[in-house]
Amino acid sequence: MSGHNFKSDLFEQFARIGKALSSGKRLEMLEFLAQGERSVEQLSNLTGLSVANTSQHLQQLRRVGLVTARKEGLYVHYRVAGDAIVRLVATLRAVGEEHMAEVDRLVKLFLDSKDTLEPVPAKELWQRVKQGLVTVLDVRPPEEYAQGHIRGAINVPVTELKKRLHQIPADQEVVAYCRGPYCLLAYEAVQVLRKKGIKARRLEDGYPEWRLRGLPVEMG
Amino acid sequence: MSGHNFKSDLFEQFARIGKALSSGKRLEMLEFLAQGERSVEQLSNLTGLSVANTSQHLQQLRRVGLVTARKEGLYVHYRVAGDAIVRLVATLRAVGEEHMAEVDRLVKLFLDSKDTLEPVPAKELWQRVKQGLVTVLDVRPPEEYAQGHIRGAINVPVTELKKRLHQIPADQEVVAYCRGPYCLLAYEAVQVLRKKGIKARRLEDGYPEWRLRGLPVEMG
DNA sequence: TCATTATTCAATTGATTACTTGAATAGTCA
DNA sequence: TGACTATTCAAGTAATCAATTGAATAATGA
Repeated sequence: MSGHNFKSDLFEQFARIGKALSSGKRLEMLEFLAQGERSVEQLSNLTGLSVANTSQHLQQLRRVGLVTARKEGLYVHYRVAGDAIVRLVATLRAVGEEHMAEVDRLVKLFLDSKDTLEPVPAKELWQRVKQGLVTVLDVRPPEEYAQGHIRGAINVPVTELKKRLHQIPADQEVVAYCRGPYCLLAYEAVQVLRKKGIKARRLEDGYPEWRLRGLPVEMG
Repeated sequence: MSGHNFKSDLFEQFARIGKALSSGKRLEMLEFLAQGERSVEQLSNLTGLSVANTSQHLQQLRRVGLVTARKEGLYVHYRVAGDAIVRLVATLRAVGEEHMAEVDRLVKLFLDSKDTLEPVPAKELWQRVKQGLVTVLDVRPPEEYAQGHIRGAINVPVTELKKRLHQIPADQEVVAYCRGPYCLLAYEAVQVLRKKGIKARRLEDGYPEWRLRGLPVEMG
């Protein structure tokens, strides 16, 4: 047993995953991909990176098995390779929130609202959905909604919210959600809704976390 | 709300943690620190790195809040900053096992024994400990045992196992454990014990994972 | 006080990294 | 077939990183 080499070889492998997670852009990509699959060009638009650069980042993620690619016609669709990866990124966020002063500073600076908007925990939301007490509002783009959303949620992208307010039942509370705890779409939606006099809160975190908890989802 | 900058700033912060995890040496250090606190010199010996280099790696971990330092006399003792970090590293390992072919190859190559040594799951072990059916053997160095071990475990470092076989009850099964799923000490211990005709298996993973599950531990 | 020890700092080396640019590949559609 | 498109590849630049070396700090004990 040349045990010492085994262990360091193995840890060197795990370190490759760390390296893949060592870029903010790649973490952003993983958040988008956690919503469903996306082509290189779509991700390039979402992240604001050049197509070539986006492609290279995706290949780094693919080399360590975090994402897989599927070619269909001209397009290559990338997706996260499994739930374990979404869980890993969530754990990374949790550690950052708990232990990095700079994260705390940023969150307090931008999401002071985090206090005032009273996020709804996932379990509480599902209780109230089952009782028909609440409208669940998915404010992500329709491509993401189509690939999976909270069961019973209606989709009104935040960009169209003002025009489509009539689609939202005015008689009960609305809970908005989007991609995750640091996606701002749900924050904006809540603000818009409240200005119109609709009682609104946001889900504590986003669709991927909901799904990971095993709560009910639906597609299409 | 200059939301776009907020999100990329935040993800850039999380990426710093990824970067801290992007070195095999640092992951190894975190595994050692998950057993309890250690001085720079001790870690330098354990990892085989120079003291200066060890110090710099530790500072990288500290800068992102993964470890904390405590000065006592001449020595600086480092420790992991919280359970969330141990959980993060465990999740990283899980993703590696699940998605990296190279990890699979290494594990199959070196731990073929993984099949033959029939690891005991933590819950099963605790059931049998409560019934007094099994001897739990901690084969880590005594400094680590002293800082926390499975309740009721006896400590015989694997290096002294052959000399101290008489301390191990011969009439019941022994379950050995060490630092974690890829620590080889428990494997060696099981081999030694079996050669002496003692029925032995190893715990599926190590002390930090046991503690994280909320199973009973004791110190001193 | 001085010698000793554990740790950190600073400067240097060579190796990676992110991103850009422009060309190459592979699939589609007329 | 040829024009077009999405993606990938290859080469180059500037920036960042790991590890080594030797000096600097800070705490101890004679």
